[in-house]
Amino acid sequence: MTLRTIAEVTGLSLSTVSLSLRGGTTLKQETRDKVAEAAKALGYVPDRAGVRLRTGKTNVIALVLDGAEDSIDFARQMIQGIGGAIKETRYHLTVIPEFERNQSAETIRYILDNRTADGVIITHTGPRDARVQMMMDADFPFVSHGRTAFKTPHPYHDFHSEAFAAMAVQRLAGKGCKQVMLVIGDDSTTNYQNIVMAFHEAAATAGMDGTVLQGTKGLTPAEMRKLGLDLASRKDRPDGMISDSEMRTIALVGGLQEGGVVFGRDLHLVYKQTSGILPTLFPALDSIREDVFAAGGELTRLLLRRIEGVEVTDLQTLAEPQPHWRS
Amino acid sequence: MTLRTIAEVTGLSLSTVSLSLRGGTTLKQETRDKVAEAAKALGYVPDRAGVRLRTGKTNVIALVLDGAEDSIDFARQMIQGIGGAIKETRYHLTVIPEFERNQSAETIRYILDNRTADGVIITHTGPRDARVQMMMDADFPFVSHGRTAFKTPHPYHDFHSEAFAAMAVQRLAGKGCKQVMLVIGDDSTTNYQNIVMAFHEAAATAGMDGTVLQGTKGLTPAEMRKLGLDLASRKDRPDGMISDSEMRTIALVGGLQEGGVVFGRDLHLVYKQTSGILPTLFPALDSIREDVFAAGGELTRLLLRRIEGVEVTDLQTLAEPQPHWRS
DNA sequence: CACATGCTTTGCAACGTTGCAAATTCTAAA
DNA sequence: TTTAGAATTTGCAACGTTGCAAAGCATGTG
Repeated sequence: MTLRTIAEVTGLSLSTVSLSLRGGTTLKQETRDKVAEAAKALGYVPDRAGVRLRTGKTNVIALVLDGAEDSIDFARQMIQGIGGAIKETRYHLTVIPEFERNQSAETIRYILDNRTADGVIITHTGPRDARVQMMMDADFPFVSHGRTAFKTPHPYHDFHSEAFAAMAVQRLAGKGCKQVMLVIGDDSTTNYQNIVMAFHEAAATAGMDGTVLQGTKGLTPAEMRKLGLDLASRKDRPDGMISDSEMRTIALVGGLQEGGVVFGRDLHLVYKQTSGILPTLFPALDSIREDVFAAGGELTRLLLRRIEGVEVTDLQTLAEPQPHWRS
Repeated sequence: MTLRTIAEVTGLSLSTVSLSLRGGTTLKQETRDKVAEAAKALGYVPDRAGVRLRTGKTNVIALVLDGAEDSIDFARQMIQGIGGAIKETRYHLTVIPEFERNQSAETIRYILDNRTADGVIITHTGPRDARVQMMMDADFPFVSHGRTAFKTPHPYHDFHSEAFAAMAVQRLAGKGCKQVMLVIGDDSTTNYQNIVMAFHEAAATAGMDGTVLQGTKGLTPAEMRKLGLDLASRKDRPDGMISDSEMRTIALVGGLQEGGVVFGRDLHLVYKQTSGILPTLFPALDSIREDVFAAGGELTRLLLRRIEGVEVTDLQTLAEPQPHWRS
């Protein structure tokens, strides 16, 4: 089934058929109908290789998939979200798994050099993310899950981390907490900075003592659990905690509980949640949700609009945190 | 950077350069060296659209990603596994998220009709999987994560579910259990059948009373938790349980514990684990691991060999379950 | 009836690659 | 020095698509 087939069937020329299928307005309505009809009857779908060769358009968007496992089920939801948004479009999704963060520049370089996609979605964005820099320099369409510190604007969709931190602190304040601790992991992301900043600000505003538990980035779940256990027996243990990673939350809660801490009595916790697993697991704990599925969809819509040439400044959105307070 | 560039630089013809790059043995060694050198210097990479148009080869493999969330982190690990295996090859990975199982035939039909990939990986395979049937009929390269009941052989890589069930039952027998219950979900997969069968067999051999908890497929985590809670207070409650889904395990354990059940005393449990989260969460519980990352790699290797024309019967492998016994 | 005019349609080239048939160059025997 | 035969290289067409310049075709005007 090629254009030629349709041309033969309709008795029109290749050019006419091609033009018609792309909605050539100079064509007679009758002709356009005839072509459309034949195309439908034959189930014609343009050959991607032909289009790509001729136009340079790949009709592909690429997702650079970070290997982080902090957010449970992140990959699946992100991909499903993207999938939902490209359904009914002619775009395909290629996924490029990233094994090490420091290789990610190579990945982008490859895409840029070989024009292997029309646009890229990246996640776990850093304040001065090298990938963002590269793609901005090349004027290549992309969108980041996460903001950056660059002065030049670029498309992004981000979880409103500052709102998350503020919300969590206020919730803890409402529970009567005096001393709150923020447990946070990946310090290479902008997200990290935003949360820490907003946390301190909110804690100060609420008149609470706020500390940040640093250096949890490379910890294994077992080590994290141990950390929770140790924390349980410390006399200066905080009475409120905020955790932004599901993996860490699971381990931490496990350790704290093993150490005898009873949540809701000795300690209040608010964690960031993306997967639906933790609420099942800890039905009594407060959480704030980021909808990764929705994020995938939004990122895709932004990217497609960017590819179509929409102004960058119109392509920056934030997702509001969704609190799930228990009791 | 196209073949033409290299041709101009080396002073050779397009044909010669093309031939040389594909290792034409009729060429003079000197010529081949010259071309190889120029190609490297210029960083030449064949244009995918050109190759695809001319040869029909897409150099793409497609993963049909099932929406199931039973196995936590399944998607990420599978994709990373595939990614590891296609690294250093010229293959790209496109992911096609599946929203509803009954649409999956359409997905395959689309790939088949439009030759949008050179091979397909499917997961959550059923005994008479329509997708498998279609691809076999079309003689299209694919590999399934999971076996089928078809008489015609096809490439697959599968978790050895029978061994899993037997292993789990034996472990429970060793713990002195008399009455074992299998909690299992997705009854549309071959896996389901295999586990149930092997479970009954192993239970009979061990002289235990074995029951299967059916109909847990569509249950929400909350309902599953409730089920665990109810089970906890039943007088005919089993003293050994086997669970094959992480999501279900989490909910079930939560419910049982809430109902006062103490694992290791009132009840022994062996669950199937793929993600590393559950061991963190339940450090005292026995589990048996399926390495999804490795499965992704193996599936890919099988598929690539299939694409290269290797005999189907040489492309069927099983992964041995990895027991993680505690205490 | 010749001829602008505007409306439709079409031929051609090109995108980068490969495979084949044919051309060119080389080697060594006559 | 020829020349058969082998060794090496090359021109050409085709894969499916699109954009442009140009051609064809009615229609109405002088």
